[in-house]
Amino acid sequence: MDEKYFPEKIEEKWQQRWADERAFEARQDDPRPKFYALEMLPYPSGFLHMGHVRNYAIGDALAWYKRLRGFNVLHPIGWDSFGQPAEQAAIKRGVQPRDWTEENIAHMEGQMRRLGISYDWSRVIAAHRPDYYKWDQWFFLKMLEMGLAYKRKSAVNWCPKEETVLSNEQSSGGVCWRCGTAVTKKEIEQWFLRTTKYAEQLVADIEEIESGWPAKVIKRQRDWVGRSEGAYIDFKVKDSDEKIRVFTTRIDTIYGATAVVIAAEHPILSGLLEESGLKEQVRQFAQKIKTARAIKTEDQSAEEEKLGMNTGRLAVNPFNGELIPIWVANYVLMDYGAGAVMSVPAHDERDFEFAQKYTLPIRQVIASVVHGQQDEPETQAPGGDQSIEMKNAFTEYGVLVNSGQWSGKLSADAIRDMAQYAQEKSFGGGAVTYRIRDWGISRQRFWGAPIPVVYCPKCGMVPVPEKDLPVMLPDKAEFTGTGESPLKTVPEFVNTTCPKCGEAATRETDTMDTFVDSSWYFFRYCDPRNEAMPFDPEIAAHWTPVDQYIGGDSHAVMHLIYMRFWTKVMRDLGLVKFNEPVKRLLTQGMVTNRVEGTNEYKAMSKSLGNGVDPDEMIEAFGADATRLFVLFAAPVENELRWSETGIEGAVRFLRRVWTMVYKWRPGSAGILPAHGAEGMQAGSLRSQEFSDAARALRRKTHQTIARVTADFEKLDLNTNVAALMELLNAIGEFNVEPSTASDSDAVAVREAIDAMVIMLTPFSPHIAEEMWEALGHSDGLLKSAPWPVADAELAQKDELEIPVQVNGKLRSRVVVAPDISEADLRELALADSRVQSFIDGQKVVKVIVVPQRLVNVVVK
RNA sequence: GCGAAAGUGGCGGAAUUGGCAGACGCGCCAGACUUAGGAUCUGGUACCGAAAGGUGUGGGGGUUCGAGUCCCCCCUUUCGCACCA
Repeated sequence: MDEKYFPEKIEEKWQQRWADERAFEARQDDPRPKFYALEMLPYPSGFLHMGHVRNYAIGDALAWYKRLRGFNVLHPIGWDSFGQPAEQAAIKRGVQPRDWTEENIAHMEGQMRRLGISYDWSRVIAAHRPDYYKWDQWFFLKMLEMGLAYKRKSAVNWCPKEETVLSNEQSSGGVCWRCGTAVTKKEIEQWFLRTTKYAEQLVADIEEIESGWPAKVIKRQRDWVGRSEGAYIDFKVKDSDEKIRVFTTRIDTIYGATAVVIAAEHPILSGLLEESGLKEQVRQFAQKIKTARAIKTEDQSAEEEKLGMNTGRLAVNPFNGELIPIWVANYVLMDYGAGAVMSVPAHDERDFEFAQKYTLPIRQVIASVVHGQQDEPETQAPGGDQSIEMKNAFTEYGVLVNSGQWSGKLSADAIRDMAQYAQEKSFGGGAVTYRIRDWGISRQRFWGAPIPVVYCPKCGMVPVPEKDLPVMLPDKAEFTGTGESPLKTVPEFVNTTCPKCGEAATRETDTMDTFVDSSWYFFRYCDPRNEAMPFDPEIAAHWTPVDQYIGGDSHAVMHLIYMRFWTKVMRDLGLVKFNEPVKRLLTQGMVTNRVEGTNEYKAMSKSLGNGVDPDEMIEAFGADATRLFVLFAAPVENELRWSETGIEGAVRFLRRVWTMVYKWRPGSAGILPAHGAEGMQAGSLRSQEFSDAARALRRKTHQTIARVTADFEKLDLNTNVAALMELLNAIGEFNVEPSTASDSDAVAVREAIDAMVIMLTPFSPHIAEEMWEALGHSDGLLKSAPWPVADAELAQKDELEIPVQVNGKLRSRVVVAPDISEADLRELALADSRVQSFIDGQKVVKVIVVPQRLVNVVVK
């Protein structure tokens, strides 16, 4: 250990040492309890950014903490290495996606090693390598067998800028998740995975993870699946055998239905129009809506104006036999519920707005039950079936009125009873719908896992047999940028023979969505070189589920839904035995920086020019300080504002720690007893043998251990760093020089410094290793050092300073023994001269004594 | 528009969950050491006030001996959803 701290001198040394000793490789046969710490699979863009650094700093702090607590830690890393940027690089710069990707991975691995993240480098996986995507294909075949993968022609979400198909999740909000371009529709044959089959489980199993996941992610998961309980009701079409099925959550409002409204895409429409006098007019109108929907406007935030048209046909309300008009409108969506609704203007805001615009009747059938009254000021009590004046739809539950035999029932009862009635009369019944759609995984792209099926003129679609996997991606293709799969341009790939009949056949040229790769990768880490299976179920059972997952909340819907879905499929395949793959999830906040010339902080980005290069930070301040700052500057889930002076503060702290350790280190100039030296262990000395100052230092040491240990469990890393800074300050305030220190003083310092160094390891491991070695622990790396144990007795104060309030205002303090009786504390507080001066001349009404905490004297 | 979360010094943030508001750090101020300092060290730093003391956790009300913390209303910000029947 040198006198001065130069990070560049020690960081490389320890990184080399860790690599040489393969220090962080997890072993299956390790008998200690396991802990699986996982950060989200990174895309190999070429450069690490500060968001990565934050992600890995958090994950590594936890991995180190658990390691020091005696867990057998699995902390792996890999690459989400399929995807569009590689192809774009190919188009723009003529490099091959594979070369571009491998170069990026090599560079980023170097950056990760320079950060000193304690990964198990023996388990690295990469999605673009055949030994990985082979298993994507294997899973696809299994899902095909299970009926979970299927092909259909469908209007897909299409990004016109990137010329690619997007999943629903990727086009959330009507814009491309990557480039923000407005998404349009396009009809093509697509492969889907039946996520809808697991809709109920994706909601119900949330219960198992709710306590370990952030509430906002849980909410978004629920919302995305969009479970909705209600009923189907069939409305007969007058003068026809056809029925229109509608879905409603408010069957109790059905007597208020004044129209049936269907989506423009509804298949029944053209049949209805055959008998309608308004045939052409309505047909054109419906076409207009469909076109408008396909070319969504830029401004997605503006609510579209409701447009509708009467088809001229009538439907029969099965509850009361009433004839109501059938309309087509743009506000009814084909892909939700039944693609048709009963319009109840009095009790639904959308229907209300629609009815007002087209002057449809508005009939109240639900009345408020507030205070036992049946009417609200703005909703007059109904009389007959006339339209009434309402300013707004009344959408709350209430009591049914004007609803025949159902009048007088409460909404909740009516919803149950009317659905049952509909079922008995076979025109409907209770039903549950979900908002989630099947997952479209076809991509017309080169750089993805080929979908392993073959099209034979004779046999049709034939799955590639398992033994022929992987279907290898060719080395090269032509990148035309047309939106057609580049694989179509590779005859050696396309032309094959039918696995069934041996005749000439062609391959599927679509590749899989890259979210497939990231849906199960963390199981592969458990058994990364398995050649017979994606992973051995027994090995995976040892490590999974993931104990702590860490990543950005941009993946709160897509990746986490897919991953949960995939796990359930794997469970049904017998590969895993649980429903949910991740016990605890942490969504870290963004890293932002000031935008040049403004006072605004925005996410670091190339276009804004406010990015910070991790390599430059490592060079200027060291990996340890960079990591420490990132963890100290803000709570992990908050936004992190970059600050150059803040990172300087981190270096300053590390330097002070270094100086302190150097000053007290054993050895030539050393004073401290070597670790464990005879008679020099804290435990061998009685507490009376320590000076007051030494006891105070030991108290701080043990309080800090307790605090840091507790905060690690909550992942409150910023307060942990603060606690270590306080401990350092306390060691500094211990006003004894090494040359004059008594044995007991040295023991107290030794204890404090050892604890500080170990607890610093999760934040700044290189400097910790260097200091640990200098402290005489030549017996090995910190990874096998024991986390210090807090001694509650030593952490206990000798005396307490109890604040005394008069009428809730702090007036004085009394110093007392911790075990003082309530009565004595009360007497002492009342006798205090400052307290006396404040209660002088007034009557003491009450004295509240909170043991060990506070006294409040109430006077009048 | 709907929904959720959050508002604490100049800044990032603490506060054992109803009990001393502002830990720790950044910044700033003063001093020391220095040829020098954008290095290092020491001290100070919520606001008003000379002090005694008073005020203070977005604003207003309430519960309580006691409120940053609990309840009600309002304001602001951030995020999510966007016709989901």
